[in-house]
Amino acid sequence: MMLPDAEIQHLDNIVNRGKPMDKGDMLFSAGQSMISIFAIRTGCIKTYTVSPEGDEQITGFHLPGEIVGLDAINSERHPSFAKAMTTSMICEIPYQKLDDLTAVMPGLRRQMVKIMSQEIMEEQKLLLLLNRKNANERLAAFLLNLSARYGKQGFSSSRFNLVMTRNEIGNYLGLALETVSRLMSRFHEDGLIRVQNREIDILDFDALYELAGIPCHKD
Amino acid sequence: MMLPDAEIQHLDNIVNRGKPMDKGDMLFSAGQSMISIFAIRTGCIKTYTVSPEGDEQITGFHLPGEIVGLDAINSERHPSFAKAMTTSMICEIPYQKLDDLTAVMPGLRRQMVKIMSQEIMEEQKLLLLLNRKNANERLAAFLLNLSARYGKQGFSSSRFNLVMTRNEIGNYLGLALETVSRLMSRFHEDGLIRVQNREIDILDFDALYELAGIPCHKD
DNA sequence: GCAGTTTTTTGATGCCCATCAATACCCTGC
DNA sequence: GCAGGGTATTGATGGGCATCAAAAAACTGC
Repeated sequence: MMLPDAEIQHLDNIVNRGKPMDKGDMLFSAGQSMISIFAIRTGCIKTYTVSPEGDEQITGFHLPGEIVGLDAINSERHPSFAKAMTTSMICEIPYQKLDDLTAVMPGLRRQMVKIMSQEIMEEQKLLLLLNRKNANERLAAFLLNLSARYGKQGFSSSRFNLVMTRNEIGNYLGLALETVSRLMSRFHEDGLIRVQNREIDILDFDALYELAGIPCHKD
Repeated sequence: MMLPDAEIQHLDNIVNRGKPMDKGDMLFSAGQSMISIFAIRTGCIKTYTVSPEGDEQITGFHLPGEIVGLDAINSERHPSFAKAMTTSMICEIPYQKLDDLTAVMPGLRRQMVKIMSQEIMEEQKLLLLLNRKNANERLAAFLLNLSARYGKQGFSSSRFNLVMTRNEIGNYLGLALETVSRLMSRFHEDGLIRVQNREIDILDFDALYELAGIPCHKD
């Protein structure tokens, strides 16, 4: 997932670095014409769509290193919303310039395509999660996914703070917020996690993996 | 969605045109290294993943004009399976050559990125469907989606044959096959559709749109 | 620290849809 | 035409989770 230094230098010249955002600020809204895509440097961004009836469906919680706005390239107009869930630092990448660069930077071009391919793959996994798994399994998989992503960033993968509410977790996973709350309590009672408010300690990874339907390596 | 003639000519030179496939033939399987992506010329392809427990989750039914295999670019290995549901004609597009071409063909490059962006968007819509809609709404949306896609290919959008079984529809929509069957019957009784086996006539588009949660234009 | 708001927890109830079961239908090959 | 397997329909039952409800806890700004 690395680019040659020279290519990074090029890229650095076009990104509008250091756009600080407060909690609640919008990166973009559905319907806006797409000027840039955005790379998250710090913080957390949620993306969501709004159904015809007006209720929101969260499509992702995005952590540093991830890119949002890729769904807008097709129509050149954003189909979704992106909102900062915490204070965040965002790199704005003008799409026109990025596209020009991909012509002369094969590494960047392949990287772009890979990132999009990965996003397609991730969404397929989410599809499987939502279609075939019950509430337990969904929440377990969700916690493990967060854990792994925090870990990849050098943070603790066993202890972290949820940036999202129970309601937002439920919305994302297709569960009622009460169900999420109940399951958190249950996982706590069962010794799988320690949860106090938004603070999560994962105590038994193996059991969680088991629950999530990813049999742990040792069995 | 069109390319300049010159670019099409280039593309034509690399595609392995006219690969006929019988019902049940595999285009690729999960785990295989990704050599090519595939454009569907005629027929119907289903893509699916297999969960750790071994049951399949259908991720899409693909009609002519669509491209499958894009989820493999990231890891250069297919994460999913693709199987012909009917006799089909498939264009095999060697990915290495395609990538080379995108360097010198800006139109092709943008087209590729657009196609991937669209796929991301489509999967987000599916996410919304599965998370927020009940069985009625899912099936209505499914039928309308098929209808629109057939229509776009010049076939009738109000009368078509399902290439997939009730079981496959249910698998895709996260419903039991019995639920799909019951709802088909219900829609029939209610005069929304006429269904005889795999043959579908859509009688009342407005009502279906209403059900699917897409308010029809006239209200 | 306190009032007001948002978020979370926990309980009670009920409905949607999965599951089980049995029959009917369709299709293919001989 | 008939046998056999796959597919579809329809009914009965139950469970998982949504929904409603209310209270507790946490956070906010002043």
